[in-house]
Amino acid sequence: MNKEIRIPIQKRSIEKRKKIIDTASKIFNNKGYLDTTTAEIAKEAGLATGSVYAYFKNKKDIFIEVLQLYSRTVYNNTIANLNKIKDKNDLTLLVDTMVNSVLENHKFSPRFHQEITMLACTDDDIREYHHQQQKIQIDKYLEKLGEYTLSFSNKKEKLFLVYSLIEGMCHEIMYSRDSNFHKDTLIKECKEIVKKILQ
Amino acid sequence: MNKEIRIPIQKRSIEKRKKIIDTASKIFNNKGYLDTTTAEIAKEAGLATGSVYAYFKNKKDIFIEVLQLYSRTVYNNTIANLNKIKDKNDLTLLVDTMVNSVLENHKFSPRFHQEITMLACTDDDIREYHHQQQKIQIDKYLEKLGEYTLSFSNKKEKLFLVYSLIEGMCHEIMYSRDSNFHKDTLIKECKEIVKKILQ
Amino acid sequence: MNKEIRIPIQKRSIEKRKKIIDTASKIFNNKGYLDTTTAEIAKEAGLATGSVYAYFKNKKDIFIEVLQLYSRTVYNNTIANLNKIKDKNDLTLLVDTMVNSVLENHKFSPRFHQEITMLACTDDDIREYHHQQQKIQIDKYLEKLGEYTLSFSNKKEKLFLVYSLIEGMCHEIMYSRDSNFHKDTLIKECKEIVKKILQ
Amino acid sequence: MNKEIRIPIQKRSIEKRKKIIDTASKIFNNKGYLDTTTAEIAKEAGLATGSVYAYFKNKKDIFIEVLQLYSRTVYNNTIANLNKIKDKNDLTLLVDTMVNSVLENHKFSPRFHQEITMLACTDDDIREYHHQQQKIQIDKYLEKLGEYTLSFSNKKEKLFLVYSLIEGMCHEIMYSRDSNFHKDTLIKECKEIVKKILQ
DNA sequence: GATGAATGAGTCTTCATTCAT
DNA sequence: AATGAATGAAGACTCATTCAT
Repeated sequence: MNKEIRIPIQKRSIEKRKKIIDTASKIFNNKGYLDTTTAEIAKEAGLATGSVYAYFKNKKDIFIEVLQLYSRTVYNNTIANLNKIKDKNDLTLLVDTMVNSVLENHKFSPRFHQEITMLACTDDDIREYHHQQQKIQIDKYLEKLGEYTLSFSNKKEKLFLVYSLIEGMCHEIMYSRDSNFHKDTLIKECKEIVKKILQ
Repeated sequence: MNKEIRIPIQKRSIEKRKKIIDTASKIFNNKGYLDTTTAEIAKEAGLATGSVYAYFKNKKDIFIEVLQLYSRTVYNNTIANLNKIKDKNDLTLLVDTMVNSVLENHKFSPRFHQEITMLACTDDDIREYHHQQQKIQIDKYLEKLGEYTLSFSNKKEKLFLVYSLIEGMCHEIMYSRDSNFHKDTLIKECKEIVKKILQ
Repeated sequence: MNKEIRIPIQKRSIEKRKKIIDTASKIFNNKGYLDTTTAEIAKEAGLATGSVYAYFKNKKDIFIEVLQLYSRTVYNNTIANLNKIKDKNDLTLLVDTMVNSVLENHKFSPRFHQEITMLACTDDDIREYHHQQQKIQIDKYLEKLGEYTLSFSNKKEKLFLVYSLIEGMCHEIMYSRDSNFHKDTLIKECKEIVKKILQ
Repeated sequence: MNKEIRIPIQKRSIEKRKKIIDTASKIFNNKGYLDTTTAEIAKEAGLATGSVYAYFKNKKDIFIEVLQLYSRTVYNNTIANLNKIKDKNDLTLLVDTMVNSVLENHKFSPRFHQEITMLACTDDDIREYHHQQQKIQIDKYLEKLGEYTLSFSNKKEKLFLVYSLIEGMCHEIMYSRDSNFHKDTLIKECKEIVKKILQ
């Protein structure tokens, strides 16, 4: 018998599913995927161990849902921040907003990005999903940036590089206890580079 | 008795230690640290399970040695490539060499970089070691770049950003089966950016 | 998540916990603590290996529970036997009862006393627990003996010596296949000495 | 091929064997039999791991030799102490000497007695050996006490009880960190009892 | 629908003993 | 005789997943 995963339709069911995802998200962020047990998620979410398996096929499935939530949140935050900008000619403001958004997102979910990297490495499904999400997001950014009076070439690739650069910088700032580098300088120089790329 | 780790002096012993490290390196690269068992490493290296523990304190210790080997190899390759350059004014050649070196290193150990990231997240010793290695390497690069007629400011931080950028790009190129991006363009643009940074 | 040990409330759960303790008690008695594996206890108790760890933190924890059971049983048996005595002036009867009680207890758990000695030597928790139990029991005996018309001095210390003496004697009688001594004489003389001490 | 255990005849060989026993004795006393590895004994004795097996069949064999050494030493010390006594009518002095001897012996090898108890429990050979040793020693004490003007009956059994009592008392004094009892009182009362027994 | 007790495969690590050199 | 590297069996403990109630 192929186990049937409940597709929640009723309100209570949907809320429970959401609760599991939220709880898992919190715990994954604190302790990482591997050190989190399904029993722990269930308990924290106020469910029995087995009940989790009514909503999700397995532990990895929960992670993927959390990953979805994370991606959407990060995306929405960034877009929201970009939307606040009125002057579409102020490149400095644009770059500030981009970098600050990523920093903010990392603060919101300090450990999750590493967990994704790790699992994407081990697991084909997660790598696939993550890759696909990245594409969606970059495309959306492209669309957003279309509103700006920027005329750089190879937009897609450059945007990816910008994304990489900012991520790498934020990573160093967030996760290195005793960084070898001067944080403010790192941020400042990073912004300078991004500006040069987008010009 | 604090378990004594055999310090190999004789040729055969040194070779055996090396064999373990090489084997572990290979398997870690294929299946990742967590999915590799010590028994597997031992068997593949042609030893009994227990023998591995004569040369290494524990599984993590093996990883750290592989990490050392990896770091040294990467470093040596890059320096060797840089040393081939005669014209210290040719920035394009310099950047080409840097990027190609990293690409080459990733080919040599496709998965290892991610494993480091993952374990650095879980384990304090490995984070510490990795961080320290990074510092050493960046410092050496700084020294090397001193030979060049470059006069950019905030050298340390910029170099880190260059390193981040190239790493991120190589990562995408190496590990994405169906990349969303055009590889050659990615490389080309990356090089352009690095050039701008170092100018 | 600090592993949660199931605190059994329902009848079936309590019975299962009890079953583990009883089984462990039996096997420890036959083969000793060190030669008993948790898998063995589980199997004999009709459970999976992992299930034991739902009720107990670890192997030592099981031992401590068995130790508790043992202590209580020994204590209760002895008190029950003493309670049967009506004539509080009959010292001979009192001493007979004490000695016979200990002999009886040793028959109930032939090997356990030695296991305690051994583990108390290696493990701080067990030494601590055992010591504390001993104190409790001696205190209870003191209280019990208060009902008797005995007026010996240094009651606590003498009682310990009585306890030591009887234990040593029982040990020889129970565990020596070919004793060097005449058993009945040993018992008789032991009783005489105890009488002299308590007078 | 039945492995041949070397029977050391040459001086150097005998010395080496002795060295192993002495070393093992020391380490067993510090860390207990189970926590001592043969490699440790070998190294501390200045031999190769395998060489130990030229002199002893196995680890247990070493323990038995240490046990022999221990028994002889204890016996000799006690006899030596008893021999110092000139007045064969002074029962108090005799008892003092006996008790002090045992205390002294326990101080000399604090942990070893417990190790014997433990191993006698697990291992038939050791139990057998220990039992036989005990018989020999009690017989020797009997012989020694024959010099005294004591005329108590059931000498063998009483002597065993005396032995048991003193051992139990010493054990409490030596191995209980926070004894429930007053040490001097324990010793004093113990001596009183022994006197009563021997009278 | 929910529960949570039960499962049992899986993994690191130790160490007495052997044996090739 | 001596060495010390190699062996490999053994055991405590974890946790994702299942299923009887």
